[in-house]
Amino acid sequence: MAVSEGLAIGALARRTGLAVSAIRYYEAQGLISPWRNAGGQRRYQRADIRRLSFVMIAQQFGLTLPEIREVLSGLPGNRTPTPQDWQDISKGLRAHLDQRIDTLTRLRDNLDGCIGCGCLSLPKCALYNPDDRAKSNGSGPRYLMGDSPEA
Amino acid sequence: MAVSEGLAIGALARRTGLAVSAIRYYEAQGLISPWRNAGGQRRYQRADIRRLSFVMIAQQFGLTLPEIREVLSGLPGNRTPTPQDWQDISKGLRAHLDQRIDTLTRLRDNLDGCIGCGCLSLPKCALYNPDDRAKSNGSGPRYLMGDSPEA
DNA sequence: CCTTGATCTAAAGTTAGGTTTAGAAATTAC
DNA sequence: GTAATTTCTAAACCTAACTTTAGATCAAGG
Repeated sequence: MAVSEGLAIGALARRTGLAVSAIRYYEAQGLISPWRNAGGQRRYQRADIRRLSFVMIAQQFGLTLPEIREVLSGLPGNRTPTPQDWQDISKGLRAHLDQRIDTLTRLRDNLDGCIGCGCLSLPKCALYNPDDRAKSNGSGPRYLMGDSPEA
Repeated sequence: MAVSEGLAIGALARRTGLAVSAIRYYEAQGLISPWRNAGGQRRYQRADIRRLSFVMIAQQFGLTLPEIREVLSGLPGNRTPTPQDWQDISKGLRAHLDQRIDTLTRLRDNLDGCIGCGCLSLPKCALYNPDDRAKSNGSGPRYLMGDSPEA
C-alpha cells in the first residue's frame, strides 16, 4: 500500500466540517473534482481540504457557488496550489468584500440622512434602488418610503 | 362616495413598484393587513405605501421577513405612524446594519492577516466560524483553510 | 466468509421569498 | 347591459444551496 491513496469523502467531511452530501453537491457544481478508485468511490487530495475551506470562507463573504467556481478557476490546474496561489485569488475576495462594505456603509448613511431626518417623501431618496441590484430580473422597486410623484 | 375608499392592490403595487403577488405574500407573512371591501377585495391606506417601502429597505439591509415583521411590530397599532414613529423603528435597522458592517470588516481584516500572510495552517484562524452564525442548526465548519489539528 | 459501516446514484424534499396558473367573482369602461 | 380589467383563492412552480431517502455496492474487521 502506498503512503496515501487519498482521502475518502467521509474523511474529507470530517476534516472540513462539511456534510458529505454538501461535498458531493459542490462537485456537481464544479467546485471540486476528485478522482475515483477502482470501486468507483471518490478520492481526494489533501489540498482539497484547503479548497473546500476557501469555498466556505467565500460563502461567508456572500459569493454564490458559481462566483466561487469562477474565482477558483484562477488556480493553476496543473499542480497543487501554493500559498502564493491562494493569496493571489484571495485578492478577488478582498475586492468583493470591500465593495460590499462600501455598499452597506452607503446604505447606512442614507438611512441616517433619509429616514433619520424624517423627510420620508422621496422618489429622490438615495435609498431607492441602491445600485447593487443583485436580484434584478423583474422590475424592482421604484419609489421608496413615500408617496408617488403624482400624488 | 367618500373622498377615499382606499387603494386597490394594483394601485399599491404601482405606487411601491412591488408585484401584486408579492404584496399578497407579505400579507400572508403578517407584514401588512389591509381591510376588505364589500366585494371581498383588499383595500389599503396610503400609509401602507410607506410600510411596504420600509419592508423593501429593510430587505436590502439583509433582514428576513420575520425579522422585519418583528421590527414593524414596534409601530403603534392604534393610529397611522408618524415620521417620528418611523425614525424610532429605524434605529433598530441602524443597529443591525452597524453590526453587519462590523462583521464584514472584521472578516476582511482576517482575510488580510490570514490568507494574506500565507500561513494557511490555522485551526486557530479567526476566519473560522466568524461568530455570527446565521445558519447554525447543523454542525458548522470546524477547521478552515488548512490541515486538521491531528495532521 | 460474513457483518458492519462507508459510499454510490438518482430523485425527492426543504427553506426563503416569491411568481405563475386556473377558474371564478368583482369592478370599471363604454 | 355588456365587455374588458382587476382581483380573488388555492395550489403549483421557481432558484439557491443543500439534505434526506432508498436501494445497491464497496471496503474493512474479525
